Amino acid sequence: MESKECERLLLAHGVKPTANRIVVVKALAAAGRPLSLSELERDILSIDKSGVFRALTLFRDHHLVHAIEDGSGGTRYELCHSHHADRDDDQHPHFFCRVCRRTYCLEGMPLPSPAMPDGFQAETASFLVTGVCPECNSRKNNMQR
Amino acid sequence: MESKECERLLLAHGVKPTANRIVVVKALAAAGRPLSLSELERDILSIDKSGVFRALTLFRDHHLVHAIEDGSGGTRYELCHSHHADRDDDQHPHFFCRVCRRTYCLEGMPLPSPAMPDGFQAETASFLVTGVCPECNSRKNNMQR
DNA sequence: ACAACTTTGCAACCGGGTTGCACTCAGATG
DNA sequence: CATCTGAGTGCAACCCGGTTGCAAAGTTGT
Repeated sequence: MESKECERLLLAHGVKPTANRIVVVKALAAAGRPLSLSELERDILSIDKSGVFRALTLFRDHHLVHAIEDGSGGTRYELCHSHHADRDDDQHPHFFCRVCRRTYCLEGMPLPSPAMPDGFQAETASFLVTGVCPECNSRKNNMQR
Repeated sequence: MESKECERLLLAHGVKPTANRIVVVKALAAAGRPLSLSELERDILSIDKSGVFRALTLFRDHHLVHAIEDGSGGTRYELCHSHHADRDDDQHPHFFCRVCRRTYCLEGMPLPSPAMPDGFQAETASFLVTGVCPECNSRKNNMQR
């Protein structure tokens, strides 16, 4: 994503587009999949850990990214694809590969929303499938041969 | 749960029933809902944190408990209700109350298992709904009146 | 009773996440 | 343009859940 484009995205969510924030958004967009704080630290060597963290929390408050748990105790951040700046309407399931420890978005798949038992008031839901991703699967198959 | 019963449960899963382990199982059974390590520490003052932790990891290896993420970065442990000692066949959705920060099991509800995109090999899945539990809901309503 | 192995408590460690503080910088104001 | 002010930032320190090394204590078999 272009810097200009990132800037526009930030403004659309009511976030002042500083140099650092643009870099963080660009890194998230470039990855195309949810990244952990430490992955971002590794990718963006120009910004301190706390800077990345503060950008992410700010983004989260402004519904520009959402945070998901990756199934192994860590948290990952991904750009919202929502076009509503005030709501998370692009919830989708995720897939965590236990081999390469990457997280994928299963965009096509709808998030199931079963009926709740009496009194339970649902607000958000997360659906995480764990297994082996196509890449690691084929690598494994190659090794067997 | 009786001590004797806990002991039998441990044996059924191939775990030597030491005094500590029985206490941990009993605490989990008494709670009836997934507990965090720190909740267990609080409940069981007779055992050191590391002791509880080692019991839990051992249990997990023997499919006596499973670990779930609670939606806020923490991990919780619950007794498997499975009757197969070698498999997790009692997967069910969970509900995390953002007010009292407790985790509930939605036993009645089946875990959705949608078809995976090509190449993704699913092994386990977790489904977590976040919101407000019946208890906190009625408390809130009372305050409004 | 002894040796060999397991379990446990303690203390230290680790890494992700978070915060306090002082410095820097951009924009507003005179 | 000089100055003031608040937002943004880097650094270092901190917090806390989780994890490990190690030596003491307990268990088991002979």
